[in-house]
Amino acid sequence: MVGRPREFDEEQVLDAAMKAFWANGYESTSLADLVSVTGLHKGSLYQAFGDKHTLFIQTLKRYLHNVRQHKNQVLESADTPLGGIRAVLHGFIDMSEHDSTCPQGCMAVKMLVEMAPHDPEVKRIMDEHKTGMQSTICSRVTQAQANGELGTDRSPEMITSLIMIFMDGLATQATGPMNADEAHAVLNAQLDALL
Amino acid sequence: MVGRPREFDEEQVLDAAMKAFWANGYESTSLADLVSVTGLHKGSLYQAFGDKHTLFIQTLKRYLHNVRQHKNQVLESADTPLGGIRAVLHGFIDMSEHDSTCPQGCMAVKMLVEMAPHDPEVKRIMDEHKTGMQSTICSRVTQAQANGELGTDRSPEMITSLIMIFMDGLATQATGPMNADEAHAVLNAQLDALL
DNA sequence: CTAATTTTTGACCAATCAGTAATAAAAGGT
DNA sequence: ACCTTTTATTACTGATTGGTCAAAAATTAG
Repeated sequence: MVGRPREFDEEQVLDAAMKAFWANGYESTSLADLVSVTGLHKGSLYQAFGDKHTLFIQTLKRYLHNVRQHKNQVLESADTPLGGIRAVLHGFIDMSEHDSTCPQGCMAVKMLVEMAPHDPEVKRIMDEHKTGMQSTICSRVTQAQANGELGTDRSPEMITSLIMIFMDGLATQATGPMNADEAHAVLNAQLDALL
Repeated sequence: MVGRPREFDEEQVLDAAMKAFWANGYESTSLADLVSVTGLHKGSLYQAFGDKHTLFIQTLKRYLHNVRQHKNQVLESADTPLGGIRAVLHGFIDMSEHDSTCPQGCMAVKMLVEMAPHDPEVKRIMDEHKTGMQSTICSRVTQAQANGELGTDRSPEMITSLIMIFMDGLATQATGPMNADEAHAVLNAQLDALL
């Protein structure tokens, strides 16, 4: 590598920017905020990550990647298809709880509400993510039905939809500091009613 | 009344501003946008409705008032407690569909996600609204259980929570033009699982 | 008709917005 | 040592932001 070496770690900068967007939303996060939380100067930000929107897209993709990574990790170590689904969903609740440096709620849901309606690129990214989550959950539900773990009175697609709507609703209500115990309780109640 | 008469209708102006905030969010709606959609000048807006935030609060309260009004109206003409709940929820889906001048999704959910985390006044208003909706639904569920319409295997509070989480989730997913038939179908499935 | 009151209008403001250009500094290649 | 390449830093832009102010216009009360 030729030229002056970078004085910052790209991943740390992306994490800092991600948390800023996550906490305040896209429009309410100014370049001054990003400069402040990342520690580097305006010019460096542009040279390394492009303009505000391009930087944001990178942080959003990073967030969704983390979510998928967590999901796959939990699913791998699950005994049964149904157990995997339960573990993933409860894991989502624990995620934000365990890292106190993370803002409240779900960045994906925030950006879905704030940006997807008028930002085609964000819409596309979120649609892709949703489709991926849907197919993962739906295949496990299908397995669980074939397995005998689960009754076949509801279609896998409908069960999947209801689960994802529930998770979005839960994230929407995570406005202030969330009560994790309560969240786990309502999740259990929903799954009991559904599965 | 002394002085020059107003040349605009307050309610029309509030409706126009409400739809602008509803469609674009608070931060993304500029004073220039508000001037454009209301038709009146900057100074008139300030003189009549106060600053941007004050005007926004008025439109939010107006929206929530409309929601409550619709809810009470539907509940009045319901035969049974359970029928009332079903009608109200299906009515929420139809509301946005029937008025094509209204933006997609639910303004309350949008503002809950965008503003409640850092705006105490919005948070307070939304908390109040949520409490009111909860108690209305919960009392009907309690009636339905006493009635025999509904089993007592789940507490009214838990049923109410699951219903409200579901509705928030549904609104969250209403990013683009929603398929009302599909929405009614998932709502029916959720209620079948729950009630 | 005049004075008081309210609304309308357009000009104006400081602050902030995202973004850029030029220069300085730090490394590697030859 | 010297040139090339990349990064860091500073100063600067034009546009837009929310908000203000004073004067003109329109009405009623006396």
